[in-house]
Amino acid sequence: MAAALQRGLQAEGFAVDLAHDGEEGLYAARQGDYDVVVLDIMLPRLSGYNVCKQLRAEENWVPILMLSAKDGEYDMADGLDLGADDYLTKPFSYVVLVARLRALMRRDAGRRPAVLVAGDLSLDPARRKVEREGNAVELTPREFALLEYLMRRRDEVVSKSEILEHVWDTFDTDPNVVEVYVGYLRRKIDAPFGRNALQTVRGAGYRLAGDGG
Amino acid sequence: MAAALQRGLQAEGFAVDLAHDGEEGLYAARQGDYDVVVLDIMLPRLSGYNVCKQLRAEENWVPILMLSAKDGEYDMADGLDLGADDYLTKPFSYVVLVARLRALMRRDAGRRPAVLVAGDLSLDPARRKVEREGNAVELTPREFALLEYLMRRRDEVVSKSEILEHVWDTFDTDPNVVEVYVGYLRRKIDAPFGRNALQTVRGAGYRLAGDGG
DNA sequence: CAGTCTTCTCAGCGTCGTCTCAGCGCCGGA
DNA sequence: TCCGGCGCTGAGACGACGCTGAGAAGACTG
Repeated sequence: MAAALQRGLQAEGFAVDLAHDGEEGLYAARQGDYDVVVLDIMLPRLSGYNVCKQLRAEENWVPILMLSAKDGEYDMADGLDLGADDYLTKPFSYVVLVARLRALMRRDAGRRPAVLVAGDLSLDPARRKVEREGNAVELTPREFALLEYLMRRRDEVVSKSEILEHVWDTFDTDPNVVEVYVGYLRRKIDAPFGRNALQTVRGAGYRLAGDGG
Repeated sequence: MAAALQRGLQAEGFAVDLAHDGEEGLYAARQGDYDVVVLDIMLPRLSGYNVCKQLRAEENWVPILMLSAKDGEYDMADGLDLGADDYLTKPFSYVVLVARLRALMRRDAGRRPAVLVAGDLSLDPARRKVEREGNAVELTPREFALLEYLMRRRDEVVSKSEILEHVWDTFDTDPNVVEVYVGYLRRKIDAPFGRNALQTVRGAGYRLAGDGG
């Protein structure tokens, strides 16, 4: 059934990764930046319940749609209380499944506008373009990834280890590399415009000012 | 039925506002900062479909759970495509309704970590920002950690050894360092505003007044 | 294969935060 | 009223933190 779903969803234009048991699925959900997870309760090795529970315990809020053969209402309630965002009982209609997936993704898309903005600083992830005061700014891939991450978390203080984990995808690298790249970014998006969007919070990390500095 | 739901949800601890037709509901949803909206499709004056559509058109992303007497699957798909976050068909189980409301609210809460408040003093752990009377206050990491701990235990008397254990992560340090840092904090969040939130309880420890002093 | 761009390391330096210490004042008890 | 202990504070030493320029190594391009 999973393979059939994968084919159907791919035909609709979704990019689909398939995991064959709970542990594989958990691993994939941790790694990939998915728009939505479809999770069957009956899985080998690790049940869907536990995958969901584990992800939420790790503060991973990726939207989850649970599938189950059980149809008692308390099972549904349990699934939702574990942190699933929606629940479908087998046999389910394919049309409903797709509509709910779209709803889950749109919900997230509503919160994540296509172009990230902070004052007069804007970044378009799809087009890989950054502008300040309407002027295009050229960034290297690493600089771009760093700025994108900071802009997605604008106004929050982000620690160097969080940055290393999400932008460099490592955790035991010398944090100095972050300082170096923050320096590069400042010379490109702040200094030429006399601004101060990239703020240092000594002992805590960095914050990108939501108003662009 | 709406009144019955209101009583039931209030019994569960929710604060519930009730609107008797679509226009009234739309007006309320625009004004209030609701955690979630329960929306019946069949409403006098303005249908639930249109309320939902209108809210989304105004970029209002409050979570919406739709209720309907219709049970064709295409209706459900339509509702979700209009921007609702979930959909329930009458007759529905009360248990399921509550579980889904909780899921919708939890989802949103996960994205917005709590802000600690004590009177006109507020501390935002994620943004690492402290404000008094609306003025931003700059704190060093140690000062911030100390204030955060005291605010999490507002109105309690906290001993110096507890503070050392949780803020300094040691137990055999000279407690004088706590006195020093309480002094620093007072100069930043109390003295400039003529307040007294950080109270000394001689022989026992310190208490942060829940009303901000 | 040369030239350029990008990434990352390293060491030096200035600044800021942390903590210690000693003296003093205040509070409560006898 | 005197005394002892508790808490407060200013000064200062020390260390950690973050920034920067220089440059090496690797990747990409024509």
